[in-house]
Amino acid sequence: MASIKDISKLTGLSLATVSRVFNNSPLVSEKTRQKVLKAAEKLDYQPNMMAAALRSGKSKIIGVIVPEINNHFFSGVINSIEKKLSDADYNIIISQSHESEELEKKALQSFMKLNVDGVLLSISKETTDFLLVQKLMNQKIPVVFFDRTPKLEVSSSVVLDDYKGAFMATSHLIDKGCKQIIHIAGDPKVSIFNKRKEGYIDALKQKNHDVSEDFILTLTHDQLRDMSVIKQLFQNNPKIDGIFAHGDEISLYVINILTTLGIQVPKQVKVIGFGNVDFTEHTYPRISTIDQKSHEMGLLAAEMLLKSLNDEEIIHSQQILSPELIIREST
Amino acid sequence: MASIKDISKLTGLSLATVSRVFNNSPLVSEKTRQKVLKAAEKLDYQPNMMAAALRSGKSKIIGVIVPEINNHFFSGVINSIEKKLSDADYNIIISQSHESEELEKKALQSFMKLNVDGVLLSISKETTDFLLVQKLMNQKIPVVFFDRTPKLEVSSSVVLDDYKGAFMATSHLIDKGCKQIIHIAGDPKVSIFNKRKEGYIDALKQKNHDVSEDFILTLTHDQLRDMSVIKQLFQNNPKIDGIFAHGDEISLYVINILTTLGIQVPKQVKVIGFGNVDFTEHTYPRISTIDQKSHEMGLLAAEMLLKSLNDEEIIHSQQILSPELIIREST
DNA sequence: TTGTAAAATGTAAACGTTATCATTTTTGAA
DNA sequence: TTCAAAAATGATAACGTTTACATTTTACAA
Repeated sequence: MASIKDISKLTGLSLATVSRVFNNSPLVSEKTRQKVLKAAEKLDYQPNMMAAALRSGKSKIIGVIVPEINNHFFSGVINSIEKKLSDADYNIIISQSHESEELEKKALQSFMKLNVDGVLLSISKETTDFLLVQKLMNQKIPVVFFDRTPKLEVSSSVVLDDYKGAFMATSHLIDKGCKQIIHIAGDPKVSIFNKRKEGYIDALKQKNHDVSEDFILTLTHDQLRDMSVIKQLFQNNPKIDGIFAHGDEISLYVINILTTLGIQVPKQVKVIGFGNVDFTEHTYPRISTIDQKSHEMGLLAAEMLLKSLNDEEIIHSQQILSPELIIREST
Repeated sequence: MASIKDISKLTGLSLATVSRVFNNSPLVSEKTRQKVLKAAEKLDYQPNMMAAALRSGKSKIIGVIVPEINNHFFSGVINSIEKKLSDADYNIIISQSHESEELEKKALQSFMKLNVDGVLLSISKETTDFLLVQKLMNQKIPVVFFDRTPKLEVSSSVVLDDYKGAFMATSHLIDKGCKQIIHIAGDPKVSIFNKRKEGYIDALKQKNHDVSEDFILTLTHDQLRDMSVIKQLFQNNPKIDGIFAHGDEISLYVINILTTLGIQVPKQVKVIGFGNVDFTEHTYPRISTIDQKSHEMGLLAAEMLLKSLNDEEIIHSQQILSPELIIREST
C-alpha cells in the first residue's frame, strides 16, 4: 500500500504538504494540490485511518449498541443512524447487548479501546450501573441515548413519549365505543413498557372507566403462545371489547387467537398495537397502531451526536418525540 | 489515558515486556505478569487498538455491507454475524448500499482506509463491477459473500439454494392439489429472485403442469399496492387456486387482498411465501413459507471468514444452504 | 563450581499519519 | 528596487503500540 511518504518522494514535496492536501488545508497552492492528487491517483493511494486516528485522536468511528439488531424498531433506527452518519463520513460499529449488562459493558469497553468519537446507546433491560458511560463522558466522548434511557441527570437522549402513545391508543379505543379494555403489558423491567401501562391506566381514568389489575396482563412469551390464557380470560369476561397491546407482534398474535376462537375483529373486539411495524398494514384486518417514529429517532439521535462532535462544548438535551395514532381496520 | 509507557514507568519493566503481557505472550514470567496486571488496574489502562492496528497491520475490525439493514432477512443474518464475530473479539462496521453500486463502493473504500481485517458482503442489485473487491482480495483481505453473490471464479460465498426452495414451495402447492398456480416474482435484477422463478417453472414442468407467462407477475411495489391487478387476474382466471410469492411480506399482502375480495385462504386459494419471517406464524391464517436460514447463513459466513483470518492461506469455498419447507395454515 | 541452553527481559526501530514550529518563497505597497 | 507581510512549504517530533534482535537472568547437567 502506498503511503504519504511515497507521494512525497514522487512529487518531491514534504510529508507535511502532502498531508495538508488530503486534509483540505487552505494553505497549499492549487498547483501543488493538483500535483499531489495526480501522484495519489498514480500510486493508488488510500489514506490510513488508523495512523490518522492514532495521531489526531479522532477515529471517525461511532459506536452503536442496541439490545437486538433484528428487531423491527431497532433496525429501523439503525437504518437512519447509518444513513446520517455515513453521509457525515463516520463509520459505525454495531454491537448487541442481547439484554445483558455484561455484554453491554464489553461493547462499551471495546469502544473505548477503539477510540470511538461518540456513542449511541439504547440500554439493556438489565443495565443498572452507568460507570462506563460516565467514564466515556468524562473523556469528552459524547454519548446520546435513544429509546431506552437511564435516569441520569446529565445526558443527551431521544425518546418517544410512550405514555402519550398509550394514552392515545386507549383513548382511541374508548372513542370507538369500547367499554372493557384490557392491556397486554410488556416486561416491567423496561421502563418504556411501564410508561405505556401508565398511559393506558390514565386514559381509562380520565374517561371514568374502571381500572382493574385483572385486565392488565403481563405474560411471558411462552404464556402468550399458549392460547388458553387469553381464551379463559374471554370466557370469564365475555364483555371485553377492546385490547391495547404493548407491541404490534403481540397484537397480530392476539388477533390470530381471537379469530381462531371465532371472535370477530373489530366487530366484537377492537385491537390496537404499538410500533407501526411494516406488516401491520398488510394483515387482515389491517392493524391500528401507534407509530414509534424509528426513523425520526435515529435521525435526531445522529444529529445530536454530530452536533456534539462538531461543537467545542458537549450540549445535553432531552428530546421527546410525539407518537402518532395510525387508525386502521382493527379498530 | 494511561498507556503502556505509564505501566512501564510504574513497574520499572520495559515496554516490550508490558506489551507481551497484554498479548498473552508465553515468554513472560507469572510474577511480572501479575505486577503488570496490577499496575494496569491501578492506572485504569485501556489498550489503544489504533496504535496496535497501525503497528501490527491487524485492526480487529470486520466490514459488513448489506443492501438494507432494516430488512427482516438481513437483520437476522447480521444478528448471527455480530454474535459470532464479537465472540471472537472482532468489531463489526456495518454499511448499507441501499441497492446503489456507488454507495457500496464508498463503503468498500472506507473499509480499505480503515484497514479492516475482512469483509462480509451481500451485493446490491446494481453492482456489476468488482474491481474494489478484487483489490481487497489481492491485498490478502478475505471477503465472504452471502446471499447475493457475484459471478466470480475465485471467491467464498454462502447462499441459499433459492431454486430448490422455490421448487419445494411449488411442489408443495401441487401436492396439496393446486392446479393453477401463479407466481409473484421479484425484481429480475436480483439473481436469487430469478432462481426462485426458475424453481417454480421447473416444479410445474416436472409435474406436467402448464407454464404460462401470464401466471408470472413481476410487479413493482406500487402496482402491488393497487389491488386491481390481482383482482383482475382472478376475475379473468377464476380457476387460480395457488399462489407462490417470492417473499413473505408479499404473501401476507396477497392474502389480505384475497380476503378483502371474499376469496378464502386456504380453502379456495392456497398461498405460500418465502423467507419465514417472524410474523408468518402469527397471522391468520398462519402462512406457509420457505425458511431462508438467515441464522445459519450469518453463522457460516462468519465462520468461513474467521477460518480465512486464522489460516495462513485464504481458502475459497462455496457453501449452499438447503431451505426448509414450513407448512402452516395458508396451504 | 562452571558452562550452556532455556527463559525472561530489554533496546530501539518501525507503522503512517498530524501538527508545531521554522523556514523559504511570493506578493505588492512604498 | 526594497522590505515587510502573507502565503506556501519543510523538518521533525510525536501518537501508542509491536517486534526483530540483543542482552541478561535462571536452571540445571556435568
